[in-house]
Amino acid sequence: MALTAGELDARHVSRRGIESQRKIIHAAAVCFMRHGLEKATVDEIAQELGSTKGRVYHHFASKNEIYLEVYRQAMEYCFDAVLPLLDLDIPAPEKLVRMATAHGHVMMDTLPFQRTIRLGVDVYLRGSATEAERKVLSGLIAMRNDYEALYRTVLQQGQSAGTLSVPSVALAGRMIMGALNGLVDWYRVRPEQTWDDRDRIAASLAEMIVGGLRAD
Amino acid sequence: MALTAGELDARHVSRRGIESQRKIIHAAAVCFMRHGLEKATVDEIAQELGSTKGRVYHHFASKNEIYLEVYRQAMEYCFDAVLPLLDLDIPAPEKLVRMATAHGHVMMDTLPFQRTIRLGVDVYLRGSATEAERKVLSGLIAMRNDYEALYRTVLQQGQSAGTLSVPSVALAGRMIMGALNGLVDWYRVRPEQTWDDRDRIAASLAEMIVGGLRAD
DNA sequence: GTGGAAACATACTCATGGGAATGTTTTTGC
DNA sequence: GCAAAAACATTCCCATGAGTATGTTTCCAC
Repeated sequence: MALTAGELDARHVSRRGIESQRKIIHAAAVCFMRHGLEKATVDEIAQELGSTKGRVYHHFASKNEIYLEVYRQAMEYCFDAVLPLLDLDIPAPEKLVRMATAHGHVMMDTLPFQRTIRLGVDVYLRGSATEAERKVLSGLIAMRNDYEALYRTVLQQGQSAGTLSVPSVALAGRMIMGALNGLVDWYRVRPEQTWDDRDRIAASLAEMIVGGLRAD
Repeated sequence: MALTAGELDARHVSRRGIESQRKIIHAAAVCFMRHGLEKATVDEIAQELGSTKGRVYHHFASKNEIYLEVYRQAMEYCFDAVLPLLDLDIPAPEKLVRMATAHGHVMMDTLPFQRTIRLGVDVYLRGSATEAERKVLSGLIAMRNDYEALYRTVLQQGQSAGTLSVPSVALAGRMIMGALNGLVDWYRVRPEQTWDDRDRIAASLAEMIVGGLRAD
C-alpha cells in the first residue's frame, strides 16, 4: 500500500538530489495553493525556488508527477500524525477526539499540501495523464480511503463497546472528514498565532464533531 | 446584497435569451464538475449544448463571467432552500437540523453547481480577472458568508435559550458548513436512488452534526 | 586533477484554448 | 412585411505555458 517516493521514476538517488526534490515539492504546494493547479505554472514554481524550469524538469518528468508527489506527501503527513494514536488504550470516543485533533493540526501545519489535494483530487489529471500516472493516482486515492478507514475502525469499536452511537459508520466517517478537511477552506495562517491557539481550534472542533456521536 | 443576474452586462432582456443563458450556465456547471474549471473549455461547454462557441460568447463576455454566474446560482439554490425555515417557530436545535437537512438536499440535487464552487472559489480568477469581475466575486463571497451567518444566528439563539451548548459560534458554523459541503466530495448520483434515500443521508448527517452541539 | 555524470540554466518548439472578427439566420418591434 | 437587432455559426488570431533540446557549471569518483 505504501507507495515509495519515485515510483514513477527511479533515476534519482543522491542525497542532494533528494533534498532538491523536497524543496520543489514544497514550492509547488505553495504555488498550487496560491493559484490553483492549472494557473500555477512550472515557471512560477521554479521562481518560487529562485531557480528555473530546467531544475524542475531535471527531477520530475511532468507537472502531473509533481502534483502526485504533493498528494502523497500530504497523505503521509496525515498518517504520521494519526497512526500512533491507534495503539492508545483509551475509550473510542476519546481516541476519536485525539485523532480528530491531530488531523486538525496537520491541516493547519501543512496547509499548502492539504489545500492542493482539495483543489483537484480526482478531477485533475482526467485525460491528460499517462497510464502510469493514473495508476499512481489510484494508489493515492486508495491511500486516502485507507486513512478514512482508520476512523471507521474506531467508530465501529465504539459502537460495539457501546460508547458510541453511530447510525451509519460510513456516513459518520464522511462527516468527520468533511468537518475536519473544511479547515483548509477557511483557516488562514497568522504569524502571531501560537501552537496553543491552533490547538484550541483543533480540540474544540474535534469535541464538537465527536460530541454528536457519543452514546448518552 | 442580492446581485441581480446580468450585473456585469445589462444587454440581455428577451425571454428566449434568458432561457439560453440558463442552459449555458447549466451546461457549464456540468462541464466544470467533470473536468475542472480550467480543463473545461468553452468549446466543450458549447458542445454540451449541441452548439458552438459563438452562442456562448454572445451571452457571456468571458469564461470567468460564466463561472461567476454558476457560483451565484449555486448560492441561490442554498438560500431558497434554507431561508423559509428561519421563520419556523421551533427550538434552535430542531431548526438547525431542518436547515442542515435542507442544505444537504440542495448539495445532492444541484451537485454540479455546488461542486463547481468548491473547485476554485477564491483561488480561481486570481489575476486573470477584470476589476468588475473581481467585484462580483467579492459580492458572491459575501453572499456565501451571509449564508453561513444564517446558521450562526440560530446557533446564537440556541446558546441564549440554553438549548444549545456552543463554545464558539464561529467555529461551530464552520464545522457545520464543512461537514455538509463535504457531501459534494463523496456523493455520487445514482439513478435508482429515491428521494427517501437522499433524505436519509441528509437527515442522518444533520442529526450527527447538530448532536454534538445540543445542551445536555 | 581529470573525466564524467549529475544538477542545473538558457533557448527553443508547439499544441491548446480564450477571445475577437466576421458571416448567416432567425426573431421582433412597428 | 421589412428593417434591425438579437441569436447564433464559422473562422481566425495570438498569448500562454508545458515540454524539449542543448548548453554550462558543479560535484564526486578514482
